[in-house]
Amino acid sequence: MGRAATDVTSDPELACPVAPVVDIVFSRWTTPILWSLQMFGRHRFVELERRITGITPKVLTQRLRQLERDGLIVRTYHPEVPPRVEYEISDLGRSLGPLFAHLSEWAGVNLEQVEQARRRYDESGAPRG
Amino acid sequence: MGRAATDVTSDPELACPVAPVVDIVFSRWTTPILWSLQMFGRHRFVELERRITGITPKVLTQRLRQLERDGLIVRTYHPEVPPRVEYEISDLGRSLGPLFAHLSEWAGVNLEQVEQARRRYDESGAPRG
DNA sequence: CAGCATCCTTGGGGATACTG
DNA sequence: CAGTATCCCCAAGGATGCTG
Repeated sequence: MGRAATDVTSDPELACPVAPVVDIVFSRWTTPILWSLQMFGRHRFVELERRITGITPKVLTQRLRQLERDGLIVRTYHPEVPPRVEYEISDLGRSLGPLFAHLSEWAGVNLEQVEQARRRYDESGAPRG
Repeated sequence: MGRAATDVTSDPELACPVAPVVDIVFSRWTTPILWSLQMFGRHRFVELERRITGITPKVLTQRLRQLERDGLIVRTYHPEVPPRVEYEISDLGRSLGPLFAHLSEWAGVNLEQVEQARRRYDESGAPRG
C-alpha cells in the first residue's frame, strides 16, 4: 500500500527497521484517526469526519479501510435504516498506545527546540558551499 | 513544509499531539537517513546516497536540508578541492534514539500480526455493507 | 448515513544534464 | 564531490454527485 519505493527492506544489512512501521502507522491522517478512536472510543463515520477537521469522506474511507486491513481498527456494520457503521480500536491498535505516548512526550520536550532551530536556520543558516 | 492540511493543531481540544512529530520525523526517507547517521556515524553526501538504496540526489538534498533546518542533523562544509561535506546527527536528533528503538521493538512484536490481518482481510474480509 | 464513482488538480519525486 | 537546474509524470488527494 502506497510507497513501494520506501521499501529499503530489500537490503537487510542497510535496512532501517523503523521503515515498515512508518507505512503502517504514519500514513497521512492515520494518527488523528487512531488517536480519536483511542481517546474517545467508538465512532461512527460522520463522527470521525467531524472530529478530524479537514479530511474528506473519500480519504477518510481509504484510511479506515487501510487501518482495518492492517488490523489496527475494527469496523462493525449494523444493517439498519439508516445504516450504521462503527469503528473502534483493536487490541493491536491499542498496543500502539505507549508508542504514541512516547511520541507526544518527545514532542513536549523537544518541539520547541525544533522551532528554535528553524528560526535560526531561516535567519542566517543558509548552507554555505 | 509539505502537508499543511495535516495541521490539525489548530483545534487544540481535538488535536492529535502526535501529528507535529510526524511531519518532522516521518517524512519520506527521513528515517533511513537518521538511522544511518545514528548507527554508522558521520557520512559524506555520496556515502549516504549509496547507503540509502533508491534515493536520488535531488531528494536526498531536500531531506538533508529539512533535517538540518529542524536541527536534527548537522552539516559541515569543508572548503577543499574537491569539496567535502559531512553530515552527522545532532544531540536533538540523537534524542530520537529511544523512540526509534521503541518503534522497532513494536515492529518486532507486532508486524507479523499486521501481515496476518492483511492476509485474512484480503481473503475474506471485504467490507460488507 | 455511509459510502462509491467520477473527474480533476497538484506537487512530491523521478530522470537527466549541467556547474563550482 | 556535492550538489543545482529542468523537465516530466503519476498517484494521492480534493470536489462533486449519486445510491443502498
